[in-house]
This record gives sequence, C-alpha cells and structure tokens, in this order.
Amino acid sequence: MTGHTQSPDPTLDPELCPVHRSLEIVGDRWTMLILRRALLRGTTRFADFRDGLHIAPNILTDRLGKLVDEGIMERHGYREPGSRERFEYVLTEAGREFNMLVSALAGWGAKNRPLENSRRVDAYTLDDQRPVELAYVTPEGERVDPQRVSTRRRDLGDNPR
Amino acid sequence: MTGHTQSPDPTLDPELCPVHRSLEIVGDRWTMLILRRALLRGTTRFADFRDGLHIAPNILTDRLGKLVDEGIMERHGYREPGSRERFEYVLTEAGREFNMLVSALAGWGAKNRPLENSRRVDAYTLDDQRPVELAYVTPEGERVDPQRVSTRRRDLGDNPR
DNA sequence: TCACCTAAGTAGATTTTTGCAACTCAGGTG
DNA sequence: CACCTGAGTTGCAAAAATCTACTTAGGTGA
Repeated sequence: MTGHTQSPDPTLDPELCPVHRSLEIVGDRWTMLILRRALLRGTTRFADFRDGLHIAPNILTDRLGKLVDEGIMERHGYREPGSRERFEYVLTEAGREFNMLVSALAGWGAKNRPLENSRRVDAYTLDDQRPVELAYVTPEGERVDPQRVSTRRRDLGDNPR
Repeated sequence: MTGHTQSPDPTLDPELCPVHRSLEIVGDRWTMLILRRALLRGTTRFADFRDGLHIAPNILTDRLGKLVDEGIMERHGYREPGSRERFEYVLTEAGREFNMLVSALAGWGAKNRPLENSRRVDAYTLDDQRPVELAYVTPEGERVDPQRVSTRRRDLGDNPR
C-alpha cells in the first residue's frame, strides 16, 4: 500500500538537483547553440554568433548577457588596428567545462541520428593532440557501455513518483 | 583581408552537426526535464510526470508525443487490477542513451553550481552496481581532465566565423 | 568637414509558444 | 447510478521569440 502523503517533491526544486541547476542555464533553445559555436569554432564576436546562428540580435544580447552574469563567458574589450574598441565574449573555465556536454550531445546525435555527410565532433588533448572520447569508466579505469549503466536513484525503491 | 564571400555556413544546417541534431530534440525547456525524471526516478506515467514536474498537461502531451515520434519513448498500455487500461511511457534504447547527457549535466551542475544540500546524481553498472563516472578517456584508457581537452574543429584554422 | 563604413547593439510590431484552468472521456467501484 | 481516477483536450491569457528597422560610437577617405 503506498498510502503515502504527497510529500512536497524535493526534485522539483532546481536547487536540489544538479541536472536541473544546469538546465536552468542551458535549457533553452539558443544558449547551448551559442556555447557549441564558442567551443567548436572559437567564435567570440557578436556579429559572428548572430550571422552564424541566424539568431535575432535582441535574443543574442539577452543570452550573452545571461552567460556573462552566470560567469560562463566574459565580455572583453579588444581593438583591431584602425578600428575603435569593440567587445568579444570568451568562455571562462566554467564555460569551457561545457565541452563534456557538447561531447555528450554529439555522441547521442552521431549514434542515434547518424547522417551520411555529417560533420564529426572530435575531442583531443590540448597538449599532445591525442584523441579522447567521452565514456563511463570505473574507478579502476575500465570503460563501461552506456547501456550497462544506470543513473536511477536507489533511495527511491521502485516508487517513480 | 578575409575578402571571402560568405559561404552558406554549413554548421547552420542541423543536418550537418550532430550536436544540433540532438538539440533539435532536447533543446527546449521541458524535454530534458522529462527525460531526467524518466532516467533518475523511473517515472513512466502521465500523471506522475505532470505532478512531479508541475508541467501543464497540454505541454506534457505534446512533449511525450514528440518523444514517441522520435523513437525515444514508447507508449504502452498497461492494466492494474480493478482499473481500465491506461498508458505509460517507457524509454527505448535510444532514450536510455541520454544517460550520458544527464550525467554530463549533473557533472557540470555539481562542479560549477555546488550546493550544500543538493542531491547527488550517481551512475553505476547495472550488473554489479559498481560506481562509474563520465570522463574523457584516451583509447588506452587513460582519463583526461576536461580542462585539458579541446573540442575545437581543426579544419577551420583560426577562423571562428 | 562630411559622407560613408562597421560592429554592437536597441526598439517596436507580429507571431509563436507556454501556462493556466476548466472540462471531457472512458471505464471501474460502492 | 453517482462518483472516482488517469489521461488527456480546449480556449484564453501571458510570455517569449522573431523580424525588421533604427541607433550609436568611432574610424576612413575625399
């Protein structure tokens, strides 16, 4: 009998679930596309994001502003010879750590929505350019197939509510 | 002088970037929250998603329908003793593979938005319950710190456009 | 000096998507 | 036969995204 009183579900509160906290930042239609472009192409400038993504400038302003507020990007002035000062948006350390998220998205898409002429999204070590992959590993360093991995919370019993 | 004519940027087309193809599916404010609940709590029923996420039923209908159309969930009839047939939404293999994405989101959130009382999101092997983590690894099985990994495309030179 | 250029935005009208609340529908129970 | 429950549907209001045009600040060339 699960005659439980509906406790105020704690997973509701974004504060209590790290997945939800991340999604508060990147869970809209544009932010992750902006970060992908920054991570995969090194884009930093307003006009390059705007033209490359075909995003409306007011939306881009809003999203870049939020990313700066969140400490994911920094707005830096720069000056090219013979131009006035302009601004660029560069990833912070926290922003660069979205590379695992980009790799996870790329991995899912490549496997589950394969396409003949699709571009590859590779990852490699910065120092010596060795290829790396995103994978589940045990503390002993053994790779485990994602299909053999569960993220199910064990403190819930089998109550899915 | 980069007097090149603006070639129709190929990364624009979602068809050509696996990250974009994934985001076409999970790049909105609700879909990933639904998948998180399915993966972390094993939720399958309409009312449990609705009440657990505080999502409007019309939005939930729409998102579950899309997930079914995309082959990420399957709508199954079930019957509890003394009830009529009802329906549940269960993850397919493609859907379960979003566990890496959930782990990536959880990893970013836990590291970059740490919070005292936050719930942990762990992953473990299905067969013998050993803990696993999401990590970048070389083909030889060496773990590499995400800050030492780049996902930058090398075929672009340093043109970020 | 002045017309023109560029990058980085703002501003306002329109369209689309969400959110909310109430209602429906189908079958089962007392 | 009145009521219950889960799985939705419908209609309207509110919020967000989109499209387009305009602004701003400084630099260049004539």
